[in-house]
Amino acid sequence: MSTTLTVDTALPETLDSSSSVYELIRDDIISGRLGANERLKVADLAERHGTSTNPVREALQQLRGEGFVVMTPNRGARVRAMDEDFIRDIYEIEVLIEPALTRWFVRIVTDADIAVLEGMQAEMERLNYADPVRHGELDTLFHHYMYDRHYNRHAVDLWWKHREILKAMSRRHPTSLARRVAVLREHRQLLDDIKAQDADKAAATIGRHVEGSGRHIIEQMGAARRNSARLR
Amino acid sequence: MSTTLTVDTALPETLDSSSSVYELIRDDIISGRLGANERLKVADLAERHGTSTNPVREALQQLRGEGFVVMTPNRGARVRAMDEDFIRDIYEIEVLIEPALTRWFVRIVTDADIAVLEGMQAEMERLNYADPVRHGELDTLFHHYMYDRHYNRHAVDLWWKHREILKAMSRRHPTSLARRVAVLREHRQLLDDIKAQDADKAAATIGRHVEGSGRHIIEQMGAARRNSARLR
DNA sequence: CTTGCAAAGATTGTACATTATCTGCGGTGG
DNA sequence: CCACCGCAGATAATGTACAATCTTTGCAAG
Repeated sequence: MSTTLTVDTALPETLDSSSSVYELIRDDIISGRLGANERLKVADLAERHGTSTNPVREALQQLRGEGFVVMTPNRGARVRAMDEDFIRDIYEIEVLIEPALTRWFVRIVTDADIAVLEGMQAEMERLNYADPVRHGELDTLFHHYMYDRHYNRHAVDLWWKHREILKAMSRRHPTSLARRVAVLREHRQLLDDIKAQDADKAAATIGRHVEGSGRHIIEQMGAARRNSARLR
Repeated sequence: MSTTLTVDTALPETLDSSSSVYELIRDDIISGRLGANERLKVADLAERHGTSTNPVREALQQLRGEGFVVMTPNRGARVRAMDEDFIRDIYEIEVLIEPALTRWFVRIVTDADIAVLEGMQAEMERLNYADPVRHGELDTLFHHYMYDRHYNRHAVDLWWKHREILKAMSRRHPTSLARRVAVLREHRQLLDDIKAQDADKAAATIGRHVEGSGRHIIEQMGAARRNSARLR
């Protein structure tokens, strides 16, 4: 048998069945159902989610703290615009953080870890680009597995928060086949670097990988924007 | 005349005269008046700040979003512990971000900018280590001036948020004379690198600078902790 | 000493009052 | 006649009071 390891590593589920108001609004924002700079009225949201105003107000405050919502005194809340600039900002930070996290992973990796990652990689390759959604899940899972045990929880949390935004973005702007091919190639390269215990090379590889993904999403966003402008 | 430029660049003031409940609680947390893991009861805080419970609840939610407060359902809010590990996490991220911000600054710097930075440096040197508080202010101002115009607002906001925490920490654990000497030397080195238009060298210098400051604060925190443990 | 239950205490949700901002209309001056 | 100012009504955010629900705590019984 080849490396046909079944991956059961669960990602931390952000929205359970009985989602809170906070999670619902947050999802509406990052999924784009609530457009950029859209006004968020507490009364509307309260009615929309079948609750009173207080839970909504608290949810908005939390979202403000996380940067998803912008509030001005006595003038209410608006959705933080998730435009190309914002995504570029996020990716530029990830290009700095992910190599550092990867560098550490190379130092503590075990044979068992490599087997797990190989398993994910094998499943992605077995998909043969047929299921983009599963492809994206496995991509996230691959990175998550490497970073999850890192001692710098603040950095990992930051990575995860960024990743959730980017996941939502790539759901709206699907990943091209060419990009998915590149992802596989880069993960394979990364695995080789890890097995060779070459932390510097692995860091450089993941840097290019993140940079490539970022560039791709931004290109997709730009294309979509120009297209919608043409139709207007 | 020598470089006796008066620095009037204002830092964004975080707490104005009529501070909101949010700012008051936030200050109590990062200044240490509210200890690590301390329970935050809405009724207490409301009475303490002469308001009703709702503003307090919303402030706590915002602080939760920013990571200063940890909340568990039906069990209320607690202060996020700002221990040595947390500070180390922050510094490790800054070691990644600040060099990137600096690299960009080197590319866009003008003669006027250099004059301003020289002015700050001159004032720090003129202080001759007499006024630690002003020294810290100028240190922050120096970095702030370099990063303020950067296009990546997300990165700059992150830097600033981290900086505010670190400022509060170094207020509790004063900066040693040796460290202040090192800061001056490193800033001077950085100015030289900038003037030489050597972005790589400037990035490396600021990396060492941030790393050194981080190490110093953590050492101070450890010393204080061991000292208080001895007295107990 | 452990277990269970009841009362106290705290969080979460609802209803309402207050205060500020936005909107549309009419009047006034150029 | 048109532009601008100001004022009232509407609309929405902010603050207060209170009810409902969950957790904790202390005491008594087994």
